[in-house]
Amino acid sequence: MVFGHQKIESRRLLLREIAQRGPVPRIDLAEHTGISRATVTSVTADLLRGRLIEEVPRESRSDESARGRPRVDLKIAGDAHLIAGLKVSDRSISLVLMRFDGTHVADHECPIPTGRLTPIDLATHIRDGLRALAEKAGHDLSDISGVGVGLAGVVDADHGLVYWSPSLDQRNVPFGEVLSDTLGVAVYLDNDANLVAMAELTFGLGKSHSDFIVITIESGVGMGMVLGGQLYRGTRGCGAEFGHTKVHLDGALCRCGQRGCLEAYVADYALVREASSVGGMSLTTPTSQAVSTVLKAAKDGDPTARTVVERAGKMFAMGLANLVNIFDPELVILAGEQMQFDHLYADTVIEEMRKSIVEIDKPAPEVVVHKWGNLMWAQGAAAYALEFVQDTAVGALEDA
Amino acid sequence: MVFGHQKIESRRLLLREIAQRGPVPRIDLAEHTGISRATVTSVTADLLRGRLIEEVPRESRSDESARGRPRVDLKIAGDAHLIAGLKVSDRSISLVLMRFDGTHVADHECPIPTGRLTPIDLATHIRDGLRALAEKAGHDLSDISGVGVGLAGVVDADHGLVYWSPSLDQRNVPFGEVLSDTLGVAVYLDNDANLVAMAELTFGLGKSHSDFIVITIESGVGMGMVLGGQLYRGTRGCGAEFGHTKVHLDGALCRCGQRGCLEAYVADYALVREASSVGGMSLTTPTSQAVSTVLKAAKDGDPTARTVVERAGKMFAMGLANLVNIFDPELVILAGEQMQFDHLYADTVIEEMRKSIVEIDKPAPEVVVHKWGNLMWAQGAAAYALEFVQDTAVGALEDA
DNA sequence: CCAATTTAATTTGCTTTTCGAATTTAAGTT
DNA sequence: AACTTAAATTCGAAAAGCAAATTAAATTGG
Repeated sequence: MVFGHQKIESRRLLLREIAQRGPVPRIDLAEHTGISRATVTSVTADLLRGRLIEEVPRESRSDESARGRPRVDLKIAGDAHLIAGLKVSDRSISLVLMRFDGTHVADHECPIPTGRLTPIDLATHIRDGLRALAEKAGHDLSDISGVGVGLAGVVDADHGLVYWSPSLDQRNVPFGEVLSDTLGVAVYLDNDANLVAMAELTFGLGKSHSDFIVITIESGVGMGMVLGGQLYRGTRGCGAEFGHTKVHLDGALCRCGQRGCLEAYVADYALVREASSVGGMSLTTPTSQAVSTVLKAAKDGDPTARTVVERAGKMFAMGLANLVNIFDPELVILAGEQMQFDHLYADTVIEEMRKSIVEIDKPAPEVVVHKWGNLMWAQGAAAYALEFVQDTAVGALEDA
Repeated sequence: MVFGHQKIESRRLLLREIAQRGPVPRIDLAEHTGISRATVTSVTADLLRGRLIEEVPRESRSDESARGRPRVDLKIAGDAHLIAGLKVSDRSISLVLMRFDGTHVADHECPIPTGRLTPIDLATHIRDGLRALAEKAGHDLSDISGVGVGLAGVVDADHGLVYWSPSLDQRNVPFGEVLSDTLGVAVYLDNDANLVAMAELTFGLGKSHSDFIVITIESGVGMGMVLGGQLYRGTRGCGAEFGHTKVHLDGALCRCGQRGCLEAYVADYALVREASSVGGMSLTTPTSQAVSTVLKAAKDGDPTARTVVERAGKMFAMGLANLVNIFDPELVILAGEQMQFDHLYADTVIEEMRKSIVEIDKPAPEVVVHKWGNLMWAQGAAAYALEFVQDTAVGALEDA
C-alpha cells in the first residue's frame, strides 16, 4: 500500500496520541485523530494485546456528564520497555533510565577522563555508566530497549556518524555502530543541541505547541528548533549554531576563531575576559568562580562589570530578536540550569528583544524560562530514543 | 479512512510527481512513489480520463535498452486549466497567465495609483488587470481556474486575511474574500516574500533541492524558506523578516523605526542617505538614479562612496552567514532583477560569508545568483495558485 | 428496585483501495 | 516468423477502515 503497511501506520499514530495525551479514552482518540471509533477499538485492542498500553479506570470529572457508559482511559504501559538517555560532557556522563511511559526510574553520573578519547574508550565508559545505571534500578543492561546518546559536535543523527566531537580523538567516526556493538543494545545518536528541544517536545511544552525554539546556555550558547511538531536539523546535521551567529562586524574574538559571535559576548569566558582586561579585576581564579565575581561586582554597582554584563544582555536580546524575526515562532524557551545566567534571562533583556522584533498586530511570541536540572540533556536523549522504541515496538506487534 | 479518501490521496501524489518530474513513464512513477505498478496504471487511467494528464511518445534514449515494450511518458495536460498570478507593488500590478503545466501564456503590467487604496478599489484594479491579461490570450476572466496574489505586508495566507499592507488603507481586511467576490474566481493570497521561494520550488531549483532559502533584494530585503520541500511560513504569517534582522547594536536608523536593521545598511535608500550625509555628494535626484550615482562613484574610486558600498556588502555577508549558521541549508539562492545590487552579489561578499560560517568537514552550502525578470513575483504567485488548482482538480475527478 | 435514558465501546457486514501474479502488449533480435 | 525483453494492464484476493446496529455500563426518575 502507498504508505507502507497502513495498519502499522494507524497503530503508530494512536500509540503516539496516547503517549502525548496521557490517559485518554477511546472516544477522544477517535475525535482527535479522525479515525473512526470502530477502528480505534480494533487498533487499541492490538496495542493492548501487545501490552504496549493498558486500561485504567477513569476518575470522574465534574465537567462531563456522569451518565451513560463511563469512558475507559488508555495509557502507555510503563513496564513495556526501559529506555536510557545520556549525555557526554567534558568530564562526566549523565544518564537517566525511564520507563516506556516516560516516568523516571533512575539516574546516574559517572566521571570520565577529560580530553579526547578514542571511540572504543568512550564506548566502554558509556557501557560502564549504563551498567551502573541499570544496576541502581535492579536491572541489567540487556533489559534496555534503546539508548539515546547526546554528543557535542557535529553529528549526522540519521547515520550515527560523528563528523567531529570534542569528546573524540578522531573525525568521521561511525560511533553509533561502535556503540551498539559495544552495548548490544539499539543506540540513537544526536547532537546535544537538539536534545533539550526534544525533551521539551516530548515532556514539556511540546504538548501544546508545534513551533518553538529552545535556547540553552551553559558554557556555550545552543539552540534547537521544533517546526511543525518536528525537530528540525539542518541539512548537514550540524544543529543550529545560534552561538556563532554574528552580532557585531569584526567584533570580539570567539573561541571558534571568528569575530563578533554572540558567544564571544555572552559566554562565561567572554565575561571574565572582558572584565579582567579592561577593569582592574585580576581574575586568575577558575572560570566558574570568576564569573560569579564579575556578576556580583555588577550587582554591587561596579561600573566596569556592569557595562560588561549589560552589553552581554543587549547582544543576547539582539540575537534572540533575529531568531524571532526569521522564524516567527509561537514560543521561545530559555532553558538552563545555572543561576549564573540570570542576567540573560532578565525581564529587561526580554523587553529589549520585544522592542527589536518587527511589530505586527498579532502578539509577539511568548518567552518562557525553564530552569531544568542537570539531567535535562539526558532526558532529551532518552526522549529521542523513546520515539524509536515506540516505532520498533509497534512494528514488532504480531497480528491476531 | 485515516488519511481522508485515499484514492484522492494517491491521485494527488501522482499528479504532483508528474508535474515535478515532467514527462515520466509509469514505471518510474511506481519506482519513485513506492506505489505498485498496478495501482499506478489504475490511478493514471483516472487522471487521463479526467484529462489532467496526457500520454506523449517517448523519445528513445541511449542510456536505456531499446528492447521490450517501450515506456510511455505521461505529462501534465497544459490545456486542462489556466492559472493567473500577480503581484501588487507600489505603482503597478504585474500579472502572468500560465497553463496547467506551468508554461507561459501571457503577461501584463498595469499601473495603479500610488499610495494606499481601499480594498474594493484595489480589487477592482486587479480585476481590470486580469481582464486585460486574459484578453491578450484570447480568453475570458471566467476561463481562469485560480489566481495567486502576492501582497507586501503581513498576510495570513491560510485565511486570506491581510493584517496590514502598504497597498491597503485598512488593517485586518479579509481581502481574499473581497477579491474572490469581485472576480468570481478562486483566489489564493500570500505574502510576497514567499512568492519567489515558491517560484524556485515549483519551476526552479526546487526540483533538485528540498531545503533552501531565497533572498530577494528590491527596495527592501526579503526572504523565503523552503524546509523539507515545503514553504515555511512563520506562525503569525508574517514571513521571514530577514531585512529587519539586526546586524549592529543601536546602529543605523531603519524605515521600520528600529535601529541596526540589515535593510538600513543595504537598501537603496540607505546607500543614498549615507553617501549624501557624509560625502560631499548632494543627491536630490530620485532614489533609483541616486543609487546609480553612488555605485558609479564607488567603482571610480571615490573613497566615501566606496566605504559605504563596502560596508553594505559586509553587512549583507554577515546577515547571510547568520542565516546559514541557523538553518544549515543545502543552498542559498540570491534572486533579484536589478543589476543595481551586483555589489551585494559579488564574489567578495560571498567569500566573506563563507568565512563567517561555522566550519565543519562537509562543504558550505552552495550559493547561486538568479537574475530573474520582473515577472518572478507574479510567477511565484501563479505557482502558489497552481498547487491549489491541482488539488481541486484531483478532488473533482469523477469515479469511473 | 426496576425501567428508561444516556453514552461508550464493540460487532457486523460491507465498501474502498491496493497489491501480487499472471497476462497482454509493443517493441527489438535472431 | 519465432524469440526475447520490458512496460503496461488485468484479475482475483486481501487488507483496512467505516457506518450502522448492537451491546455494555453507568445514572436518573418514578
